[in-house]
Amino acid sequence: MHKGFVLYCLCDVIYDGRAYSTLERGNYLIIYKPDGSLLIHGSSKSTPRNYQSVGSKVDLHFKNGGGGVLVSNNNNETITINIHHVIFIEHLHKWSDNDIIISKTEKELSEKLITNWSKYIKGDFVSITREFKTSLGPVDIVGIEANNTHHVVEVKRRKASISGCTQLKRYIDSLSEHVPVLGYLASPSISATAFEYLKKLNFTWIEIGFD
Amino acid sequence: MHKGFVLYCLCDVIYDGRAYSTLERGNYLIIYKPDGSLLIHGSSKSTPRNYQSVGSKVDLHFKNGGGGVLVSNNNNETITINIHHVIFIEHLHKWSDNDIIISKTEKELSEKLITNWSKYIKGDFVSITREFKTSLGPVDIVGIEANNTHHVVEVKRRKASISGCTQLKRYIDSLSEHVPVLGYLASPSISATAFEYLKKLNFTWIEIGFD
DNA sequence: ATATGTATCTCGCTC
DNA sequence: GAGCGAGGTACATAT
Repeated sequence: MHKGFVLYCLCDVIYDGRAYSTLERGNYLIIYKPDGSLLIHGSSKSTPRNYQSVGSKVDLHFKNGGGGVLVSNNNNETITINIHHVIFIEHLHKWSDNDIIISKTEKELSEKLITNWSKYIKGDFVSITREFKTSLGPVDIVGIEANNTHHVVEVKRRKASISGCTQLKRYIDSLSEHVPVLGYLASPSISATAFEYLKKLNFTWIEIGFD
Repeated sequence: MHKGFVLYCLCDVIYDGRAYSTLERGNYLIIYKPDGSLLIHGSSKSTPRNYQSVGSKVDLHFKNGGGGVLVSNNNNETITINIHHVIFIEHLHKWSDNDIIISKTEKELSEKLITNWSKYIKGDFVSITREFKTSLGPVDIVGIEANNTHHVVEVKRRKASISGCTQLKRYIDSLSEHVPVLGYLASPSISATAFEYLKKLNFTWIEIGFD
């Protein structure tokens, strides 16, 4: 199947793979993209009822009488759509493939923190590194002082929650075996419980946002 | 706007809200649902280029000459679609709103572990509780022995990674202040680094899957 | 409304 | 390909 299409039809759906699900007979909107993506949308919610990711193989087969079957296969994931009645099908010619250009990301926030480092963290720094590698994963930013103290910063672009503290603690645990460390969580805001936990761990919260 | 529709058109898109993004002029598929969901799909990937969640207010306005503007507003999130040329628009009548019925979820795995508890964990248990509350969030399962030892189990329905270990450690840290604890991570499989970290933390991996 | 975790997460990046 | 984390995550649930 070369071109994408959008199909509105009366159908029911069975999915089997990582999980198993059924969708009872009804009118659903089905979108197929040339890269193999398949989406089945109901009349509410922005996430599809069923879906298949890039790379799936689709076989659409119409029978005499208006019905048909669409089978999508991707590794061990299968979606079977029993089509009872086609309401419309439109093929999508010259469908564009551009990506959005986005800003206000976590990366931007990290860069802002590094650019204005001395405004947020005091010390005699020898280096400041983004995506600093540890044995338990990369840290957003690590600043190293002349006395080898590592200032470890986890950056969140949204309100920080308890899982952000946990993530920071993991990096600190990894590094503190070898070097002196200080921990920071940088975000526009932070939940009350996360802030309590952070204090308990002797880490510092840095307030930073997009102006 | 009462009914949903699917619109294929030449347009460009600007989003402003939590982040900011632009999508250059091209042919995109736009889906609008009666609950306010709005999706803008390009010809690849299963996720939309831009979207608006449930509850947004849409204003679609066509001009003489075939062009138009669609503006979607939701709290402080705005999508503006400049429509240069409509290729087709279809309104979706009697669009179904059923949910899928799903199985093979994490909840099912937890229930399987509880049902066959003695096959996985040895001890003289007084209680086994799902969604056991701690000060740092609920644990999937906690089994308590007569001697008050708490067996703390974090369940993952897929291959466990290092973040699952971190999550378990947080619960253990919370409970170990008050009671003796033992930690377990239960999943169908586990990554090598996660397994190493788990051993280091003196926790136990339980292999459990969907038959 | 806030907080927390799951997801058939998806996607991108690094090793 | 595996592993890890971001995401305008969305979504359900509990408080």
